[in-house]
Amino acid sequence: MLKQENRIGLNKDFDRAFKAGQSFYSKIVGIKAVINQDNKNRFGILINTKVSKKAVIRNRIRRQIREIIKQNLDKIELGRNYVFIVFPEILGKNSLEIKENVENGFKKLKAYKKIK
RNA sequence: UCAGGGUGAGCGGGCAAUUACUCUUUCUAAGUUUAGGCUUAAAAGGGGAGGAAAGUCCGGACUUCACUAAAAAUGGUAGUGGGUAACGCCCACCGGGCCGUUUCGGUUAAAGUCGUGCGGUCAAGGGACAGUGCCACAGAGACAAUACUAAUCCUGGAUUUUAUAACAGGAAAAAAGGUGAAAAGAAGCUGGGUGUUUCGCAAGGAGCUACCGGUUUCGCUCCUCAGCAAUGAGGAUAGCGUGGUAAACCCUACCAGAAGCAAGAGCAAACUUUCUUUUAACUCUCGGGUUAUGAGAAAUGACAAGUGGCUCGCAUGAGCUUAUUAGUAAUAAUAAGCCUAGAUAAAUGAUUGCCUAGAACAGAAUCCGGCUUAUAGCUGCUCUGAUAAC
RNA sequence: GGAGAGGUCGCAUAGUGGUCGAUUGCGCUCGCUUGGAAAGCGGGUAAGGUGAAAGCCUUCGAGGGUUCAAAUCCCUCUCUCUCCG
Repeated sequence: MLKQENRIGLNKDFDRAFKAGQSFYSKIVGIKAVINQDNKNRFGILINTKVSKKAVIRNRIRRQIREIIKQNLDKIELGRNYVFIVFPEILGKNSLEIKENVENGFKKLKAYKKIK
């Protein structure tokens, strides 16, 4: 679980990310990123019942993605909102494959801090 | 002891270390307030998903709206008695269906079959003389219904007499054929017996069967006894009670006002769309500019529509554990002890070691009582079979 | 979280308990028409298996039940869709 200040809580934040965000899509997960004003990073995860009807499976995927975010939190530059969209293709993938996809997405969105 | 089935009564991975999240208690610091207190941050301690949290199939609590009561309408429930806040749930009993059985009896050469006992299991189990509807096809006729065939009688045919056919009309008749799931009883066993098939050289044997009887069981009527009752047991008479469907309308008895925590109460006044104004920067068209279009950002005001924020509701309850008492049981009463999730884009994760192994079904969202469905493995109870010992 | 609606040929839809392997349209296919096509007209096929056919068994999301008889009536599951601040 992420800290309170790193979560997206408002509906309009999600709407704004969908309308104006830069995007990255792979087969199993999509990422939308948009600049915010707070100089903090916020994250939100969307996973609906079309992925799976069972709440246990949806919760587990959500936790796996959260864990990946936590591992990358230090490396990411501040000041953006990120929204993750999960697609049904994710079923059957293990956590290494998901991690590869998500980190590839961060790279494409130029989210990492520049190494001096 | 092993194997398999049933039930669902108990459990539903454990221990240790580091770290992340949520609620809460204590203490410290800062801000604010006259004070109580409130807000923010840090530290230490404690709590942190289920038996189904699921399906939303029933029943309640609670909230708002409506409202004299009752009745009507609409919907639901249905053996009898009890339990419960209530129920379509649970318990006990009654009757029924199905399965098993070397309990016993009738019958048989046997297989089988009928009754009965025991065990298991299933089920929404009031009323069809209050009324209405429906019962396809077939059939004469599907309910106080009917005359198709064969058979019987009468008239016409039919005349001088006698006999009389086909055919036409009428009467009476349910004993027969035929139809169907069902047609004013149903079923099993059996004796005699007619016909027929088959085996045999024959005597004779075996199978099926028109018809006439015997006996048993169920249904119908009456009496006695048992039971609160549903109903059961025994006896007697007659040889026969006029079908099915109410998970069709309906009748009888009983129950129900409607909507649902996204209910609802309070605080604060925000955001979006639309209209108006301004600014610089970006993208597309282009060699470049102007213009135009789209999107974004900021400010001001308007009031219309829409969307959203915070607090409460919201965790002490028909609560849990143990003991005793009442009761066949469901359950109830009394006493003692205990406090046991409360999030809001939504908390249990990650890494590692050991046990015994990458453990089944599966994630609270206002809260309870049930039902239904999913479920690896372990324990308990129970049934069946095998083996060994006594 | 709560409240509802539906599931029938490849697709979209009909179907009072009985004559139902089940209607109609778009498809597909054969024939007529045309110089050739389209359109039109007529026939067949298409909802499972087997079979030369007749027929037999099975069948309307799945499983039970009521009834002489169920796509239809009742119950329990399953899948799809819609609405509610």
